[in-house]
Amino acid sequence: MCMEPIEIFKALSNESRLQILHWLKDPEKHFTPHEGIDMRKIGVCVSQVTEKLKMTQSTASQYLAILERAGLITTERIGKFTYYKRNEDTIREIGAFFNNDI
Amino acid sequence: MCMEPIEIFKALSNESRLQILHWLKDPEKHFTPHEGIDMRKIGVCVSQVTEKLKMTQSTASQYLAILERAGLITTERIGKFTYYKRNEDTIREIGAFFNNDI
DNA sequence: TTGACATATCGATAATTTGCGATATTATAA
DNA sequence: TTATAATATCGCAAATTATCGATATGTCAA
Repeated sequence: MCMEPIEIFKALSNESRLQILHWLKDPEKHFTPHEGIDMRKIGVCVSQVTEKLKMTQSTASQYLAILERAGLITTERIGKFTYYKRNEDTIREIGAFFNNDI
Repeated sequence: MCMEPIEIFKALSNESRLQILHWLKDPEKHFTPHEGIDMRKIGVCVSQVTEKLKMTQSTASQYLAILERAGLITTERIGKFTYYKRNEDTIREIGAFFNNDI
């Protein structure tokens, strides 16, 4: 799983990315349904995040990529949409890292 | 207590500052004694950190200041020395924040 | 195939961070 | 007081990050 604490902390050092991560915790509460997809299982797509962020599609896509490279979210392509959801395993690991190693 | 997650994550987004925080967890293991000070209770001074970091005094002082502003360490001046030690309360809080809010 | 979307990537500029040397400040000892 | 040691702060150049618009790529429907 090889998490990179520095990369993770950098990913978390941005208000918008923290927001995204928070929204994804309870997606049904923060996003409108989309294509009959189960947000809890599959995630939400870039457009949904873009709209909620009120930033450009380019920025949203990049932020999601940063969170993904840090291991905080995972991605799945379905048709022309790319869905992202939290990676609770990594998030738990960081919690443990924080409690034990920091 | 008003911790600022973003500022905390920024402070942690740097290898040297993570090191400092780690060294301070068990200071007796990482620093040589200094002026008969109890490192566990009082902390370690800027010179000790500077030497171990192998960076300039200027940089060490600034990094300690960043960690302090983030609430991760506290400072105490004794004579001409400034001692820094971990702020376990804040660190625990962040752990909890991480587990509950992220 | 072509058109229309969804997403990713490129290139740019502004803002922030890194780490340094130089200098200012503070505290002590002579 | 003055010299000196410890620390803080300032100003800088280089590196990185934020965010955008433009464009490329991928996917489906007609």
